[in-house]
Amino acid sequence: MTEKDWEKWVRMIADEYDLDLGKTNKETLKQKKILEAAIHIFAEKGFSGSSTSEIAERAGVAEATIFKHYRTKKGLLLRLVIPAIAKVASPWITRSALKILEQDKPFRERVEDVILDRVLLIETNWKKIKIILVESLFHPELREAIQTHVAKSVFPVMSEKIKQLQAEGELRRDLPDYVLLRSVISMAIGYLLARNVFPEQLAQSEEKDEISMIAEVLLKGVGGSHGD
Amino acid sequence: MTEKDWEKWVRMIADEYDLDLGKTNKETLKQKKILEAAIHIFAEKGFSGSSTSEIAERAGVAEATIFKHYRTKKGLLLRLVIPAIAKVASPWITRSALKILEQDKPFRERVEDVILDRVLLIETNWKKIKIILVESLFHPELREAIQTHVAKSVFPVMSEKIKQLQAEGELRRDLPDYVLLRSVISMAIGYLLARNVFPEQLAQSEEKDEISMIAEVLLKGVGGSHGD
Amino acid sequence: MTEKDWEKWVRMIADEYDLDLGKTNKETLKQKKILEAAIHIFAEKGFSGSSTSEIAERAGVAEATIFKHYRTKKGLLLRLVIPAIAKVASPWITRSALKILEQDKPFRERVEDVILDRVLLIETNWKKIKIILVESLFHPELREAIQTHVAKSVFPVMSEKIKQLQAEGELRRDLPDYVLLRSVISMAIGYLLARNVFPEQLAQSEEKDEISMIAEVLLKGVGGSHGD
Amino acid sequence: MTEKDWEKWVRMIADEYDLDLGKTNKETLKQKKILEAAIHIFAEKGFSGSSTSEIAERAGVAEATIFKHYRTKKGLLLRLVIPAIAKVASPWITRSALKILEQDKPFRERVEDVILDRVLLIETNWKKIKIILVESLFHPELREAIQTHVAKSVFPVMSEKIKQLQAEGELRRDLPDYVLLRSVISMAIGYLLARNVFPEQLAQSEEKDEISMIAEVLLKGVGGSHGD
DNA sequence: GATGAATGAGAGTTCATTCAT
DNA sequence: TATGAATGAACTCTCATTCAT
Repeated sequence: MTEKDWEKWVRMIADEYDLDLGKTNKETLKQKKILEAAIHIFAEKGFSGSSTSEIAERAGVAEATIFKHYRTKKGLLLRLVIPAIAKVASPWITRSALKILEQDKPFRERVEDVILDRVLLIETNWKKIKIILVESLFHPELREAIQTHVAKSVFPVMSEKIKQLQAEGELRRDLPDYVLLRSVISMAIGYLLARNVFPEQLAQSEEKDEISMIAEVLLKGVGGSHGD
Repeated sequence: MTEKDWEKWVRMIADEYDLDLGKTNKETLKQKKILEAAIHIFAEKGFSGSSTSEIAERAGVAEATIFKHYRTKKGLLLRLVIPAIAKVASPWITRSALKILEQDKPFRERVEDVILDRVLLIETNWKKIKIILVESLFHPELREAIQTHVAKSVFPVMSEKIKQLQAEGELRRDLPDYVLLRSVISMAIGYLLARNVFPEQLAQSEEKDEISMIAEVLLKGVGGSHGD
Repeated sequence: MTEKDWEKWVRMIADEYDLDLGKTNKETLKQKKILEAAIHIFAEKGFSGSSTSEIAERAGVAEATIFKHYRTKKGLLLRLVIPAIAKVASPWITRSALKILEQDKPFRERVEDVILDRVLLIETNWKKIKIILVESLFHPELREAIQTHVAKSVFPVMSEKIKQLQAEGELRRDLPDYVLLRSVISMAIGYLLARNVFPEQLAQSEEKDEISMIAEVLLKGVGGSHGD
Repeated sequence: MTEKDWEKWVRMIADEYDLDLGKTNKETLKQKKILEAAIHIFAEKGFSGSSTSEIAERAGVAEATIFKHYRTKKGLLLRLVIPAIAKVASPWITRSALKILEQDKPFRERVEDVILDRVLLIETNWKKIKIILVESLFHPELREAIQTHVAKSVFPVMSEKIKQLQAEGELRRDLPDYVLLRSVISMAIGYLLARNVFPEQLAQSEEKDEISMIAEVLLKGVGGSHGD
């Protein structure tokens, strides 16, 4: 991929991957503003640390309007978060990763593409995903939604793909599928979290190179010549 | 390591690794109860979601007592969290990982031991670490404390060790130290989070085996024969 | 009166005595539903304890519809209550009591008939009368409406009748008319309230017998032979 | 009883009959002020129509103070009302009526004394009793408290006394005890309510005379000579 | 050192009501 | 006529915190 192609592709995916809300909806302008404000503030201060009055102010609506539409503060949270979970785990989103893996390229490049793809997906929706990650620790409903959607819709699809790749000799056969899948996800999220906690440390290196290294570690491991 | 040795060792480390507070303990019984209650409730509901009255009730003290000792709610959080960060990042704790790496064993076994060691460290202090991870997203002071301690006290030590292992041929030399370190940590935390979100899925497999597989992936990667 | 006559008569009066609204009915179906819902909810929770949203929900209309028709919540209350007061106190309703007293029967039977007649009138409209009684304690307008209608339209008529009965020797002449009237009303309402607060205690006895006893006490008093 | 004795007695009873709260209690000054304010405002506007902020203001305390002591608004209501119910129905209060009936006087005078005694009891605690009467229509707990206390502690005692008076020939034997008891209570409460709804009408007559007439009606009935 | 009482500020939520459609 | 959207004001209640004891 040339430098230019790369950038075009990145932009395209970023657009396409907005886990948005407003596709099928009759939501008013005010409702959209409320949701946008809520995402921003929940992400910044956490659910409990945010106040509905602040959200209302940022959205430019009366506080009562929030409650007319979402009944409770928690209702607003769920309205934000459950559709996002559903979308991340939707076949449509999952399939886009599969498609990349089915392209006619060296496996190594396909792995890089998939990682980048997921990293972009997460970055595009970083606020929402931050909310999901944090609040799922405190709200069992969210945990359940994640389990239901991810475990029952993402995992089976990916598991099958992994087994196929194992059969093709692209992935090792001596480790169970869930370990392989977990390894990819761990490395991707670990990378993103590191960037968040130590922002200046990673600012200098190119994202493309970082992803390339992640793929390298994933495929070949960290072991040196001595271990052979 | 025999089965028996393993268990003994696990118990020993678990004891030793309690990031506890009460070492320099001038702390009264009531203070200990307050800290214990706060850890429990902060971990369960998050800092903002917890109320001092609930903490007081669980600790069996009057609400005012909390403020006598810690001045503010946030003071209580910091009193819990800063020493824990300091301790995790303390030379003493870091060095214990180094010691394991310096033992006279095959590298592969040493890696397994280190991972298990860190996993146990995290498990032993899971509530506190959960608080640290979550609240560091919302309180810059905490982020700074982590950066200061980890980046300036853990990273240099580990970095040096990694370079030494690269020189010895145990680790690859074509990747920067921080990538290697991040890879280990990502895999460990990814494993623990997965256990948290999908508890029943991992309940069946032995922790020892899981860690063995993590080490395997780390050292050799997930790539199959085809990639060679 | 035979058992059969009695039952027929009771049914007839109950129909006839519905203090209803919908006589001059230009009222739409929705308006009727609103009024019905309001009566139910005001009686159940009191005026202040009821919310327009609950009334709207029960009536199956939008909240705004209530305000289109009755301008304010209090307007709705008054629309319910003032016509009911007017009707209870209307010459038509008052006269029906007089008519009973003018029938050609022993006085004792006529008294029983009148008490039963009023008890039925109250029972038929129990919800509305509950609202009137309770809310008149808190809304001076209602108190005034009652005073105006009852004192100026019921009392004079009844007073005259009482004086006539005193002249005829059916009622004692040594007590003022208002004491006699109050006594009848007190006994009737006392009976109904007792039935409300201690429902199971009075469930067993026949209403006809209870009224007969009330008439007996009213006419002859509770004093025993010793007092003569 | 001379005019002077009468007044002295009235004053004495009024003091003695305060259904008060603060006998056994460590209630703070502020708590007493809250209770007093609540009684006033609940009586004036009804429970639902009163706001805690208004109560706080009248009591001269912060709103939060109310909730520290009574947890909820309803808790405050119950704290006011349940002890009052218990006290009205206490053996001590009931027995004072019995004592009057056992005095060595003509029965007629004893009846007048008892009625006056109860009327004073109710007047002294009119606000609380108004609250009890009104709110018991909307809060089942209150209804239950009344049933429990009155039905199980007042009624049996009075019932026995009534039977004794029937045996002595002071009260008629051909009517059940509950009818006789209800008659007395109906007449007393009817008198008080009438005074409330038509205040100016009764302002002119002396209370002593009114009660004398109530006793007369109760004992001899309203029937005239013709009915004999 | 510990607490019960008290509170100002603000939380989430409900209220009756208005208005454009 | 009827309503969905919107809201300012008020609501009950909780918050972290202070202070006299």
